[in-house]
Amino acid sequence: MASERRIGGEDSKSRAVLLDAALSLMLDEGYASVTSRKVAARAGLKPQLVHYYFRTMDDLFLALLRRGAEHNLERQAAALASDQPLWALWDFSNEPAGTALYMEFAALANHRKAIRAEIAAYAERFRQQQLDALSAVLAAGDGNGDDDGEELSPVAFLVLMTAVSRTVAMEEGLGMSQGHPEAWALIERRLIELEGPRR
Amino acid sequence: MASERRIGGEDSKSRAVLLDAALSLMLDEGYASVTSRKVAARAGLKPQLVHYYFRTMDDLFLALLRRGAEHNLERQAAALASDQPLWALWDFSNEPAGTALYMEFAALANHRKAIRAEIAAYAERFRQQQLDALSAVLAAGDGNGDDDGEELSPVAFLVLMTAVSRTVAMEEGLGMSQGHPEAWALIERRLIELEGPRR
DNA sequence: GTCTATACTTCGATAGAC
DNA sequence: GTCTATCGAAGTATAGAC
Repeated sequence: MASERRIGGEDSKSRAVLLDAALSLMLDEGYASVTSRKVAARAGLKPQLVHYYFRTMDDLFLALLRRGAEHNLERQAAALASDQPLWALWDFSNEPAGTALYMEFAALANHRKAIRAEIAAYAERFRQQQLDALSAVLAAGDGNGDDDGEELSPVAFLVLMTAVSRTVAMEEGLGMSQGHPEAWALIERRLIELEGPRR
Repeated sequence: MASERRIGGEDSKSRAVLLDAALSLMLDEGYASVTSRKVAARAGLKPQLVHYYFRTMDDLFLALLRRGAEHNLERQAAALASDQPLWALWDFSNEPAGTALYMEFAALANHRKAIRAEIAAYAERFRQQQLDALSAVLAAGDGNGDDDGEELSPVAFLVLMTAVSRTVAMEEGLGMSQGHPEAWALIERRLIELEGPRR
């Protein structure tokens, strides 16, 4: 009884349009505004199509998460493969839309248990990808100096980069700016030490 | 016509019970679960009472924000007045419930414009209170050393503390832990430099 | 100060025709 | 693949009795 329902194909154009609409709604008004009716309206389609392609709203959120995460894992990999991986990663982390989306999904995870596990798994993959690349960089360009290997481990620096870019993005969304340039400069000084000035 | 409606007094017991229910709902299930029906159910009262005391849900969120923020401004002030203000501030920032609540309100601000301004104003007050205390500490215990006055300004350190505690709390909520001890240790090393070991 | 009754809106979801 | 029609549940909010 449960599985007789039809479901739309993954390569349908309308399906993609619905996902795009959901994405922009989420960024503009937050996840709570991502309802079948509003998504359909923004997509120029009928609300029932949302359920045809995704069955439940949880399915829609999961599809949106997966599409975005996979895409961004590729983008992050490309950044980490550039000639200045850390600078590229820093720029990547500082995309405002990326942080905003992450925050929405993190808030969503609070009351959509089905989605929480998926977000956590992707977050681990992003961090692991970063860590692998950073270790490679440090292994290659090592022996250049002072005793700060103890002072700032690779993982700690990674957490710091993430923490600063997210916090700054968030606070700036609230109109705050105190201390941001200073914290920013702190990270970038370290980037210069590790990878030289930005080219 | 708009203002004839009655409204409940601020010192009513039911009002406080409703706010408590809203708070725990927000922490347990996220802001989207804070509806008049659910709040009333958790408080053991009728849904209509929510509207009697707060008129609109926006009013309820504002009341909740103000009550919590005022309370925590006092708690932060007390921490900053202790004999190890920075360590006390660090402990205060690392209360998991505080961070979780802040994140929920920040997400809420995304699509409740009336609330955004209020959150921003409070966030500025918290930061300013911290900054004043930190400046005092640095002015008092100065001249102790190296050239790192340029390396890590007071505001930058403040942003760093906030960023790390929030990010760690958030990621731990997702079950992540990689790099957290290292980032933590980084902050605490600095705290020791500034204020000596924790007593 | 609290309750009943109620209006109206939006939501998620399904059945079945085209 | 898309439409009409339709449900029942949940949401915000108000009026008025007690």
